[in-house]
Amino acid sequence: MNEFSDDTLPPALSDRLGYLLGQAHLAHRRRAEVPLASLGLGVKEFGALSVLADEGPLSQQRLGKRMRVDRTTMVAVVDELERNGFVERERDPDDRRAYALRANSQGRRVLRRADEAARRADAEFLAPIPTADRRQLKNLLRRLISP
Amino acid sequence: MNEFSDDTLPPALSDRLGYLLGQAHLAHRRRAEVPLASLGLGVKEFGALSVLADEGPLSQQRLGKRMRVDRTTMVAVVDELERNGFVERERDPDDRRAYALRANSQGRRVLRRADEAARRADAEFLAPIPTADRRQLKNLLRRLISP
DNA sequence: ACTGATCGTCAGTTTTACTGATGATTACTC
DNA sequence: GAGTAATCATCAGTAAAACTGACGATCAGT
Repeated sequence: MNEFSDDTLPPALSDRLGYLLGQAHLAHRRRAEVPLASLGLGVKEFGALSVLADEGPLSQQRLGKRMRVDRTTMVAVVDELERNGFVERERDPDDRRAYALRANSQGRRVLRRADEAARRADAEFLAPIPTADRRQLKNLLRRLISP
Repeated sequence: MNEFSDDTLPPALSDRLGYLLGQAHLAHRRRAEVPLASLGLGVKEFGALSVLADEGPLSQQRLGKRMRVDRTTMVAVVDELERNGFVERERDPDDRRAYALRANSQGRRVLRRADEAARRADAEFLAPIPTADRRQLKNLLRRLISP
């Protein structure tokens, strides 16, 4: 019907940032999802566990705001992390409405492995561009999303 | 509870490509959605219309494969484009199962305006980084998603 | 003519995230 | 101090998006 094969980049979209970001995000996630799942972590759970391990005990809503995830959505995310034994729901002694979520030692152990897996996925995904450009890509993205 | 304000970049995630791409994509889409919607175009419809205007008449599935959108999902996308009078569903004379989708003149007119809107959104989104870096960002993304 | 594949469509399901309400607790106001 | 308003986690219901599997119509190859 025309000269374009099915899986090349449509020229009409190749200069549109939204399309480029969307496809890149999708391609990257496809790579990262499987190895993380084999550790018992979804993408969102991985992110939540990372933040918890790094920023000490956090309430559920605060963790949610930190990740831009809705408060009601965080319930299921933390449920899953707790069910797998990675995170514990203690009560915040200074505000007994809120939890003091904390990554336990098993959570930290799995997080180290997940980090490796994520870095491997990043490396595979970034393979087409030179090392210096990889660092710069991250820098540019960071600056674009910094508030 | 700790020293982090709610809307700064979590350090634990700031080196994770998946997170950076996801947040960038989200932030960009928030900017682009509103102006496109005021022209009667969703993000996906905008993309489909762009490809159709650029790559001549296409069948629905071929358009779908081109955009990595499922065949059943394309039905609604083209429905919407047709309902707004931007695209016409002719039959492909060489294969009467398939459509020959074609952007009509109104579709092309609206596409020009949508393109401007999208470029404005891109520019706003890219404002935090220098001009040369903007071009490079697009180049890097293109190379990462090229098959 | 016959078989198997493909095109667009639809009904139904799954996934995902949200709104709005709840009980428990806290902070504020007087 | 008592009463009111706000906040925390949760849940039920809802909305949006994309998929599965089926369908009739059409095509390609035998």
